[in-house]
Amino acid sequence: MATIKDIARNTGFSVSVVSRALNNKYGVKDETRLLIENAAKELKYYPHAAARSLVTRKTETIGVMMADLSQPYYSQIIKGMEYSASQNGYMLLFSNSYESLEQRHVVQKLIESGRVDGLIIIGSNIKEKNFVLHLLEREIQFVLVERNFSDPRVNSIFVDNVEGAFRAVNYLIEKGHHRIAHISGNLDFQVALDRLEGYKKALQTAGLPFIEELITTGKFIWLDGYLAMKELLRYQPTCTAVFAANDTMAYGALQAINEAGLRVPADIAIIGFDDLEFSHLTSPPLTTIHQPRYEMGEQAVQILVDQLRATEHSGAKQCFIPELVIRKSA
Amino acid sequence: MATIKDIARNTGFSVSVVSRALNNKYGVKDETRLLIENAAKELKYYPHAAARSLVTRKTETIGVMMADLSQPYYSQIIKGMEYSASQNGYMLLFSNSYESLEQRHVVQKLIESGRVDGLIIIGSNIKEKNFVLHLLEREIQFVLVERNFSDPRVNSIFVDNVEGAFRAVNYLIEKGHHRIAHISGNLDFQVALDRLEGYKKALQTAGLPFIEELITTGKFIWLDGYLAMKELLRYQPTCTAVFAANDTMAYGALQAINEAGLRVPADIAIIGFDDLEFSHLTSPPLTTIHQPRYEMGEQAVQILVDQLRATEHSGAKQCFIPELVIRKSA
DNA sequence: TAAGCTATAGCATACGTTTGTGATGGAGTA
DNA sequence: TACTCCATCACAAACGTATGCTATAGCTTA
Repeated sequence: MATIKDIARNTGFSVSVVSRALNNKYGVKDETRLLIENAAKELKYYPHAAARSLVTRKTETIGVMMADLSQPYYSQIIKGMEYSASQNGYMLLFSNSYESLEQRHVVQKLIESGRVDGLIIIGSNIKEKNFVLHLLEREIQFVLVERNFSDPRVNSIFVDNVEGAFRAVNYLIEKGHHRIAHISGNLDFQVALDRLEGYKKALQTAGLPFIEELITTGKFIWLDGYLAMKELLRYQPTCTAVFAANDTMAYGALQAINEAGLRVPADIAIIGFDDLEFSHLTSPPLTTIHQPRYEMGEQAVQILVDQLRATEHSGAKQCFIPELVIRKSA
Repeated sequence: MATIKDIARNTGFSVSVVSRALNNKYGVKDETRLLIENAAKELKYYPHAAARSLVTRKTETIGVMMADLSQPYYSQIIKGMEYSASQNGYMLLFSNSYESLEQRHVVQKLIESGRVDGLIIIGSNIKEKNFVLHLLEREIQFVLVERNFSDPRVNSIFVDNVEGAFRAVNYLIEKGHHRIAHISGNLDFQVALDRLEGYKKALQTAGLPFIEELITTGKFIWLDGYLAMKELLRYQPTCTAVFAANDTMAYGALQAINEAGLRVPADIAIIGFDDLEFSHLTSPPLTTIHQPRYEMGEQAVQILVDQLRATEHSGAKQCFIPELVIRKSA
């Protein structure tokens, strides 16, 4: 592999001139710059990333920490990050097995060893407030995705879950439903609490009563949606509509309704949350709340890159408003 | 951040001793090694990756090139790679926007700049044989996933698609079906050709005739499965079973069958290929051919790591046998 | 006791790049 | 002519680590 030294030898200039020429710095004649660029092309020269980052203290790489890279929910976020990263000349380094390792261990591996310039942390499963404070204290650049962290110094990107849930339930109310059930998510998570709150708010705004029995709780997984729906169907008089806290549970509910011999949306309408790719494909196609996941990924990288390039750092908060996607299930 | 020099100063030893101590090399007394290790812990020392890789010429990082990281099909492969990588002390660097860039451009960015030690290339969309030969010529370490490349020097990991298709169709035959349709994939791809071949082979083995009209072709996407099924339903007498070349098209076919007022599997049985996560969730749950994607990802990393550590390089071929997963659609 | 050996530690160099500073020449000005 | 000034380039140090070679001390052996 050709180094900058080879170019220097070939062109007769010194190493420093070559470096400045290739980096478009001042102090090198246009003619020699051209000569050097040609020689670089000729020799198929590519700057050695490690050598460069050793002196510049930059890696042009962003570390991404997330619980489970394989969940379909994250795919669009990743795509958005990839796009924005490549636009900005950055690469993405995904943390290995974030689940099994201590968070701090991952941070060490990525940050302390100088492999990445900053961090994007995705997922509300990051419960420990201390961890975030630890990052702040160490002056590590990072942005939180899918989580609103109140400290003004931290960058966070999230969706207005209250508003999303409100829109979902409000749509059902507009369609004439009075008895609307809610399959909520794990209430240890802010996401679930917010969506429950939006649900309540919509009922209240419409002057409908909040009925305790119409609330069941799952852990965002298919089986819980299925079981929750079965339970709801036992309760009489039953609901005419269901708002599930995410699409995956909505799929489960759909299945339970089908098995009960009822039809969607004729007998029971259902709305999910997330707008997964598969939600087109359920029968009937699922009406749901769309989260702009691609844009969230894009923004996460953009904010981080801006911050890495800036001199002073101010926490940026970006709140997206989720939108109702009307399909056939409600 | 503490460097090796700080440890040297603190302990009174020279830099070289510290380096050797921390890397468990010979020639340092146990007592001083302990002293040094303690000092390292005290100072929260982490070796600077760039500095190290500048001299060792290793990055402990593997580059991953794939068409679209967000396709659900790939998620398990990624998970498998992640696991194996972390077990081996390697990290994964995903190539940015592989779609939009020239392959060679990506390789340059990853390999020539010394960011990664080797490459994993996933997806059969990599048509250019020349590209692979180019990698060989440059003596770049890589492994192909989802593709069998005949050259004995290249590592490749793939599934026996002929066998998988054979098993699927054979199962349908065992169930008493005689008129079995096939929704094939894009025949420019080896995968599609192989699955078609397996289909034919099963018919032949059972002594059933090959009926041209029962073959339709799609491009592995939902809509094509849907349209293909509509077309198949127009043909009379119609089929009693369908083997789709992948799950996504099977989903489409499922939808078309539903819309036609027919039932699965009572009126028409259907089998897919891939065993995507969602295939549990269709109604009825999709019988399909399982590809050991997680294991394939694991193996890809393992083979590459072995090769990176070895001195001589021999191409490894690993063929997985896909298995039938019986659910409710056939 | 002297020579030789071994274990341990230090010295110096190298990896490839960036960048501050100094040197050189020619053009411009008085 | 003599001076300044600027454009262009070279020199050298630095980033943090690994490693071949050398030096030293203590020990063994003859």
